[in-house]
Amino acid sequence: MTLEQTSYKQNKYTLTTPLYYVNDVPHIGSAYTTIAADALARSKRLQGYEVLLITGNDEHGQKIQRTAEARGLEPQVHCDEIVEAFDRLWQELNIQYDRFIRTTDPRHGLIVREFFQRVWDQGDIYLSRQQGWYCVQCEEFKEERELLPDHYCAIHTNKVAEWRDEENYFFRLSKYQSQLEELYTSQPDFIQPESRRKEVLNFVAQGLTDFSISRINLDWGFPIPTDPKHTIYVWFDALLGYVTALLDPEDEPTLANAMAKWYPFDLHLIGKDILRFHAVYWQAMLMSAGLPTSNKVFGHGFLTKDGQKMGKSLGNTLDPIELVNKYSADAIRYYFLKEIEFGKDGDFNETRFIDILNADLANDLGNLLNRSSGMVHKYFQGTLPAVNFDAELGNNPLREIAENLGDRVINHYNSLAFSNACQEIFALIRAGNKYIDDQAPWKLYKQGEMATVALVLASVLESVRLGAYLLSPIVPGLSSNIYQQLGFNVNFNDSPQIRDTLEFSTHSSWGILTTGQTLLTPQPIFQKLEPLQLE
RNA sequence: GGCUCAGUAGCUCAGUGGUAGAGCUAGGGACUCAUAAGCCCUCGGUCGUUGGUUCAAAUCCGACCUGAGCCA
Repeated sequence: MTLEQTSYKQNKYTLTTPLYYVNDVPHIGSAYTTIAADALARSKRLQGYEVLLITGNDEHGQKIQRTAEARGLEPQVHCDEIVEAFDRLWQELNIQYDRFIRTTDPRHGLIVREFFQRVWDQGDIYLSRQQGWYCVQCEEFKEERELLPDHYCAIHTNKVAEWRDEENYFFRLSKYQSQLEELYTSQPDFIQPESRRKEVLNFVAQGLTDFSISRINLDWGFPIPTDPKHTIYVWFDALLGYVTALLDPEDEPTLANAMAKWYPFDLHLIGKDILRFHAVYWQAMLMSAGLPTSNKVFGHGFLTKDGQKMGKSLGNTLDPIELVNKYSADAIRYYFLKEIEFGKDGDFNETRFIDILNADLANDLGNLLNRSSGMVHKYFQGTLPAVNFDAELGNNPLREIAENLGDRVINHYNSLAFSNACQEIFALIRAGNKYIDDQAPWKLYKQGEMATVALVLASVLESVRLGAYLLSPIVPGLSSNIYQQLGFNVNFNDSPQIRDTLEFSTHSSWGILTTGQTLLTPQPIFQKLEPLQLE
C-alpha cells in the first residue's frame, strides 16, 4: 500500500500533548497542557467524535542518561520511576488519555527505523560535520552569540554549553522551505494563536538550514540503522512517538498500521517553547517521508506565579502534585481553563484561585443547585412535578439564554477558547440566580401557586443541568455529581456512556428534565475553600 | 538592531469609528429557598504618552515610553 493514499478518516479526532521529557517529575506547565488537551478531547467526544488523545514520555537523550547517572541508576530504571509519577498525576487530574506512549517502547524503535529509511531513501539524510556549542539541558546546538559569558546557556544559566566537533547526520530541512511556506499559506489556521504563527513565518522566511539528527558517544537512544555508532537525535525520535502511539496494542509495528485508522494528526497541543519543532521540523519530516502533514499546531502560553516567572532557581515553582492533593482536579482544571485566556500567558495566584472557585463553583453554580433542589424536596417531596415548558406564559429568560447555548459553547471549545466557553455557561447560571430571586418561589409556595413554583424550579434546574452538561469537558467530576443529584444515573468519565446516552443533540437542548424526575437529597457539590491566612 | 504581541476600573480581561463594559474584590440596601449563599445599588477609568486624520478615536495613522516574546 502507499501511505500517501491514506483516505481521510471519518468522524475521528486525533490530538497530542507533547511527550514530556523525563528529566524530572512533572511540572505545572505539563499539567496545564495536558488538562487543556483532555478538556478538548472530552468536548470532541461530547460532539460524537471518536477521539484518540495521545500523551506520553520522551525518554532518550544525553540529558536523561546523565540525570540517571547522577542518581546512580540505569537510565531505564530512572525513566520508569519518572514515568510513573507522570501517569499518577494524570490519574489524579482525571486525564482520559487513549494512548500513553513511551519512546523506550520496543515498537517505537521499529517505527523509527522504518521512518528513517523512508527519509533516507528520499536522499534527505547526509553525513556532515557539526561544530558548535551544545547545551545538554536544551539538547540543542547554540550559536556563540546566544550564550552568556563563559558559554553558559542563556536558558539554563547554571550550565555551561559543551564544545562539540563531530560527524553528524543531517536532515535536509532546507529542501522543504517552499513546501512549508505553501502549507502555512494554504492552511492559515495551521499555527495558532495568530501571533505565534507570525513568529514561525518570520523564522522560516529567513531561510531554513539543515539540522543534525544524530549524536555520537551516546548510548541512550536508537542507533542510526545504517551507521550504528551514531545515535538518533532525541527530537527526531521523540516526534515520531506520536506515530507509534497511533498503533493499536495488537498491531504489528509498521507505518502502514500506524497510519491506518487515526492519521493524520488533527492537533498538536504544545507550549510555545517547542512550537518550531512541531510547526517546522516535524512537518518537514512528514513531508520527506511522504506523509500528510498535521492539521493544526496550537502553542499555548506559559504560567507565572504571582506575576513572576517560575523557576527552580527562583524557588517559586508550583508543584502540580501538591496542588491537586490540596485542592481537587475539577478546581484546578476550572481555574486554569476559565481564568486564563488560552494561548496567552497566565498567572496563578492562590488567593485569586480561591476567590474564583468559591464565586463560580460554590456560590453561583453549587448553591443554585442546592437552593432549588432543596425547594423541590421541601415543596414536592423531592420529585419534580412534570411541567410543560411549552405551555408556560410569557418569555422565560433562562430558556432564551439557553437557546443555542450549546452551539455557542461548542464553537468556543472547537477554537480552544475555554475561557469564553465558561463565560457563556456562567451567564446562564447567573441568570438562574436572578430569575429565582425575581420569581421568589418560596413566596409563590405560600400563596399556593404550586404550578408556577414547579415551573420556576424546573426552569432553574434545567439551566443547572444544561450548564453542567456543557461544563463537563472542564469539570467532569462536578458535572457528574450535578447530573446524579438531578436523578440521572450518569458519569461523564464514562465515554461509552457519553456516546450512547449523553448525545449532544439531546442534552444540549432545553427540556430534558420534564418527566417527573426524583432528585437526590441536596448536598453541596463544591465545598467552599477557606480563604488563605496571610501571615 | 529587525519584527510580533500587550499596555482600558484595585485585580483578570472584553470592547477595533458614534454618549466607556463584564466578572472578581470593597461599601451599602432589601429579602430568606440556599454552601451568611443569591438579588439590587454604589464606589471605582482624562482607555500607556504625544502628535495627526475625522463632524466623531479606546478603536485609524505617525512617533515615543513600558513589559513580554521571536529572530539576528
